[in-house]
Amino acid sequence: MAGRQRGVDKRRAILDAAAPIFGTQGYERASVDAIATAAGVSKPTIYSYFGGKENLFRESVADSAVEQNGDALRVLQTLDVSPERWQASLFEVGVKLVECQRSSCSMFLYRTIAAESARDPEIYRTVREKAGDPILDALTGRLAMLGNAGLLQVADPALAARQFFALINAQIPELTENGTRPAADDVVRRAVQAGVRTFLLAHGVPDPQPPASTSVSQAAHPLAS
Amino acid sequence: MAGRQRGVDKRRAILDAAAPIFGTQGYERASVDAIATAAGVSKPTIYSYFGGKENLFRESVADSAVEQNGDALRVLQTLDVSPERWQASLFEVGVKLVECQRSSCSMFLYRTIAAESARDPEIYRTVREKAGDPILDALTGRLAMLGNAGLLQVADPALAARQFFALINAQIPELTENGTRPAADDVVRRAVQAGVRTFLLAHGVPDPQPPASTSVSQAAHPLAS
Amino acid sequence: MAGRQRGVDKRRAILDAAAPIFGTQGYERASVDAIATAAGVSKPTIYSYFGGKENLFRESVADSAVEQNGDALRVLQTLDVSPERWQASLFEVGVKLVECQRSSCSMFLYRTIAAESARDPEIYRTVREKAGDPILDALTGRLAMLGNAGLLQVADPALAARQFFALINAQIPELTENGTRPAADDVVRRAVQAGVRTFLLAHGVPDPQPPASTSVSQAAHPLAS
Amino acid sequence: MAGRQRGVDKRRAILDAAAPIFGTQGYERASVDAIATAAGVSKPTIYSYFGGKENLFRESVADSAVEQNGDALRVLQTLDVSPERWQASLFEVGVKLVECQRSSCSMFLYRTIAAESARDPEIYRTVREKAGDPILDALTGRLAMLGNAGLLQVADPALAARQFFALINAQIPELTENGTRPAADDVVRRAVQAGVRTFLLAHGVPDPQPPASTSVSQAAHPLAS
DNA sequence: TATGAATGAGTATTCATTCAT
DNA sequence: CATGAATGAATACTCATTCAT
Repeated sequence: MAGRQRGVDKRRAILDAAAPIFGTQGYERASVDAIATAAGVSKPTIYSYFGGKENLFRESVADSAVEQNGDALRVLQTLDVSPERWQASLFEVGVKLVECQRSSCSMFLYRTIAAESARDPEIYRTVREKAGDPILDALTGRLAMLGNAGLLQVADPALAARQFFALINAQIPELTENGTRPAADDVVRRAVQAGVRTFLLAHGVPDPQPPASTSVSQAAHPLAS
Repeated sequence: MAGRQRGVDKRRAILDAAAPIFGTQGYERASVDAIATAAGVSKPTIYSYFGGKENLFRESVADSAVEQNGDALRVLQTLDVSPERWQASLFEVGVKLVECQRSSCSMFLYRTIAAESARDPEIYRTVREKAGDPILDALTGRLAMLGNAGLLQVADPALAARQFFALINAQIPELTENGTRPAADDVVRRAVQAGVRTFLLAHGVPDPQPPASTSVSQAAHPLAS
Repeated sequence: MAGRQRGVDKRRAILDAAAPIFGTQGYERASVDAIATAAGVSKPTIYSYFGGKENLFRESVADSAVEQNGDALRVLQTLDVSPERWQASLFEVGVKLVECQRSSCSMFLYRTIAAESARDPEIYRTVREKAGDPILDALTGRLAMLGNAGLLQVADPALAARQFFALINAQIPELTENGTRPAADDVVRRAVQAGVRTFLLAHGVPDPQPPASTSVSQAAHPLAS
Repeated sequence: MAGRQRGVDKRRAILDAAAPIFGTQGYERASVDAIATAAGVSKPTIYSYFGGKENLFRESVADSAVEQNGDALRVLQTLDVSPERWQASLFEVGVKLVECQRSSCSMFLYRTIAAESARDPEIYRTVREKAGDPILDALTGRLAMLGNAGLLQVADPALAARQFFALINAQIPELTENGTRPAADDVVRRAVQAGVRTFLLAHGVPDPQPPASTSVSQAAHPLAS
């Protein structure tokens, strides 16, 4: 009991230590030594749990993906599809999705996929399977409901889901300098709302307005400042 | 003179050799030895021209960025803003932009920025300055012209330009498994056209149609196959 | 009792597992883990029985030595010193001694002594004490009997015993490529008989002949083929 | 010129440092670091010259073999086959051959072959080709000359050569405790002479006597002391 | 200027050994 | 007594970088 408990704890400690190190330094630069130290275990323990650096990396990616998946799914469950609140809720969900994508765990995933999928294409598939597809599927379902309710003109909900993500993220990289610089929350919020607004315009909503009182048009172009 | 000429040649040879190696292997995995061999020079020559690996990397990124910039600008110059052809031309420009983003040189940039900008944020700024901003500015100008001509409802051309790029790329990563797998040209074409169509819908065009006879709606969802 | 019985069993299982692993892989390359797995016990059990790798090794060597000793002594006991049969018997004993030296257990000893005696000279002494000297003494006694019976001119039986072993092994390493390649039994047999024949010639037997009908002179030089 | 010269020097320095370390510690225990330090070069230099530990080992073995070969051939060239001196010369050559086999370089080879040929059978073949066979061939030729001159009854000179080596070495391992202990020169000398004497007795020489005045029979059994 | 040769620093990995259970 | 879990120490190997030529 205790033995197994301890084992589980160490496994978690290693994964928790590995994710930010891999995320900030990349696969090559990240050293097993550094991960072991950060996790408070010795190097051979890592090897006994994960077999090697490559496998530790894959399991770390998969672990981050499921965590990211859970966060995003929880956000999507808050989407209110009632005729009165669905627009305001969609704005809020967009903002929250981007927020949870900007979490360190998620930035780790984003960078990692881009950087290492050339070396190991399996990684992209893993992440899509564990995090990408479930989230897209969930959003696809919600958009289909809105379409069926006649609130949204959505011929292809799966395509719409992908475009929704593309639009809410359209300005994020330049606002955060690709995740290397923190950005003010309200700046990000307005950038996301601009994306949601365009999404709604493209799907038959005449003049969508974000719920809060701040004007979208003023903040839509934050690079100008 | 001959000396300078030869020097220029070597510099170019090194940059030409470095880009694909950095692009496919990443900064850490790429060895200066391999680049020197591929360029047909010796290692100290690289050091005398570029000072070190880090700087060679930066100059390689900047070099790729200007090349990428030139390609995209040439594409944008083909955009026909005449009332009769602007829609079809926008569809074509979208397809061509994605094509030139999928070139190996550009994939190199994309991966590199994602992978290494945490380590060296300067890289992101360099690429945006040399490639990102000029392209966005050029597209912004064209969209403003279409707006002024009353063809497109575009309140914020700079925002519209960013959203245009986001939409035409919305499905590309999953179609190409993040650039690791070749995708059929017509599949990519339809995915891009779906993005352009949404862009036009959001900006006041009632029922935009891609120029070729292939139906967008059928192919808008290529993952289903 | 049961406890002690089980303990003895485990001790034997460990020794039986250790000998071939040490013999084929050498002291350094052999891992305690591999021996524990092969013996069906856990690593700490090995430490509790033998204290450490070095001591396990010594005990394994000593164990193999006594086994080897028993085999060789049994062979020597079959030496017939009767005036009618002693020659044929000596040929047969030579062949059997080489056969039992070529057993895997013995090859292990041979390699081990050569390889590790520089690191731990105690090993050579152990093996000589447990296996070498008893065998030489036994052969010395037999040769002395033959000398006393006037069948063999042997001024120094102890020296003769050593030379007997040297001669029957003279060609074995090259025939078996130092034990790494199996050699046909009859080829080995003729090589050994050539050694016995020279031994007999040196000790006053005019024209010794091996018992079987195969001609020694034809096969004395197997490398020529 | 100088560069190459230096290169040759370093190669030799590495080989000279490697042989005793491999010889005393064995392949596994010998560390590349130790060899580099002993040779006065850095580790990467060893890798650039030899590619890796395994290849350094093979080249070290081959190098020792050719050195050993040269020494032994020089000794064999001193063998006087004249009717007056051939017996005394054969005694002397036997002693000198054992002496050069007891050199550190040769002990290295002997241990190495025994220890590592199971892991890499190529090693045995290399040594036999570079050192064993040439020496045996040279001795075979000399013995054939003695046979043709009617001085020695040698039906099979190649076999005789192998038996000559076996007999002169018959007592050496126990005298030197397998090379781990120095032995007095005159003790070794008498042991070798005992082997030569037996060889001569077996090949038709009635009562061979070693050249020096020391009695062989007294010293033939040094283990008794 | 261009280079072959050399190196110091750093990494993944393995293994004998020891506790806590 | 037997063991799963953990570790400190050690090793082969690589690479960016720099001289001497």
